[in-house]
Amino acid sequence: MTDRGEDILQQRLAKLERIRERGIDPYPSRYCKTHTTQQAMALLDKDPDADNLTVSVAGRIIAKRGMGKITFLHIADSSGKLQALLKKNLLGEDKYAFFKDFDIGDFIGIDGRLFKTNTGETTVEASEITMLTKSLQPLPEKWHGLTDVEKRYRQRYLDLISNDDAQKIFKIRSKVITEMRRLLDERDFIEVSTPILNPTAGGASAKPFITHHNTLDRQLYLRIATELHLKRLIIGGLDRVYEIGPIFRNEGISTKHNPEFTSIESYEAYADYNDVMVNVENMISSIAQKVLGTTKTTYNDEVIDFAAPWKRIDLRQSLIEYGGIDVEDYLDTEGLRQKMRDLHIDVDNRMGRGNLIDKLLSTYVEPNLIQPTFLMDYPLEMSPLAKKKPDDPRFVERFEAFAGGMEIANAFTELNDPQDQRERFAQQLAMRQAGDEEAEMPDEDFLTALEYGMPPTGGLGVGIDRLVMLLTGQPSIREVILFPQLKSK
RNA sequence: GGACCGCUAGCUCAAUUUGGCAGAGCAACUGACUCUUAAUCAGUGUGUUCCGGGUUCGAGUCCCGGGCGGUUCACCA
Repeated sequence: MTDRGEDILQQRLAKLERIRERGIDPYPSRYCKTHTTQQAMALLDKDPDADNLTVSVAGRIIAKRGMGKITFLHIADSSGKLQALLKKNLLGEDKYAFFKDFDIGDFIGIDGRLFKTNTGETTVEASEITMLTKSLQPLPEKWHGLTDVEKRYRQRYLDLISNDDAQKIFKIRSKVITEMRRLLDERDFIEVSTPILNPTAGGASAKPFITHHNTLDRQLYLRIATELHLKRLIIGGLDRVYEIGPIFRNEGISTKHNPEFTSIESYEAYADYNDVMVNVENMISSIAQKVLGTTKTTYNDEVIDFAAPWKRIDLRQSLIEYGGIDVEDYLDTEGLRQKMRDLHIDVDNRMGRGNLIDKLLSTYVEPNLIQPTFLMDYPLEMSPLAKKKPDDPRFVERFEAFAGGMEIANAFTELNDPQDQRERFAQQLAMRQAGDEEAEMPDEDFLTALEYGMPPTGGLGVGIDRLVMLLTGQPSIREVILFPQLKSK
């Protein structure tokens, strides 16, 4: 009870009581505002000579400067902030005294006339003030804001109140998704929703979350991709589909990984991965242009330019260029493994050729792909759902897009030969039985669907969180997810 | 999972090196102040120093164990 936080709470409760004693409801249901703070600001800018512009604005008190018979305030809403001036001689003795019980953090409504102060700041001179919501907890410090990272994530609302950048990031995130939808809708894609709870978790190599449905008494997996359902829709004759939504992977947490993240996957019939590549570079550069006003962004002190066309590099060539290794010189898996050991790369005996090559990529190539780059033509073993290259069946028509050293997109010409798909599932099952927990689970129902016939199709997946990291210059995925996964308190 | 760093008032941080009364700014409270904007000025109060043990006359500080967070490595399309 002697705790100071308790004291502040007690003081606020006393103020609340005094407000109620005046017969005033400190939590009224609504308030009729005529303008946002930004609109009010613009009103006077448009007509600087007007001295009779009256507005009703509402927001949270974020600063208070009392000077005896007058008080300056700043109130904030999601459009911005506006200064207010309260004068004792205008409001009257009683109302001005009433304001003593208002604190930083309270929501208030202000009616009044707009004018410019001596310093030129647009200000509303209050003729009436209304308590809209009494706040009982003190806000974070006004100058430094809230910097404690844990608190920022656990109490994101405080972060959003006190750090302008936090709001900015999530507004950009929203615009990125809106713009992505608009561009796809414009091209006659339709947006769909497919199940999150599934009897098998397919479409990617990742460990799933497992849950249980009581009534069905059945084990279900949270989806690790939307791929297999979206392809069923292509089979069903919806030629252009996409889905934006959460994906769940039961894997490590890092600055680039959150157990739940947002992906967009799109599938387009009669297209191949070359068509998809063009669409990706066009889509992302348009989004950057629309959302940031430029195709350039700064990430880790490097300027990244998303303007199309992006660099394209063959996977084998990339390893020659950045790692000095031609995997064609090591056609035998054991030989490649030995070569990698010689290079002091940590390899494990269970890793197949695909995994070994993947490891080489993440060691030598990916960190160097700062400017947007398509890495093309992946080894077959790494890509059980992608179509083989006609001229070299050891590789598939697949690309991943990288920027800032991070993978942001993955796409391929979809495998639509049901017999080939069945063999690939069998290979994956063998890898699974050999201890690879992330190998694809066979999906008999999907195979049946493929047997009905899927047209040639180009598919795409983009990690929206990572794209937003790049566009907002954030080094951690937690900065672009409102409520990132944390250890339990 | 490993390594490193951190956790002190509602918030931002000192005090830890060398164990010796736990401190400042903001926020809050009282008062002054009619153009301030990190308002200013005078005054007031504020603590489970993340938790639990241990060493010591004495621990925020040293030791052991635990929790949480950050970074990084491992892992991870």
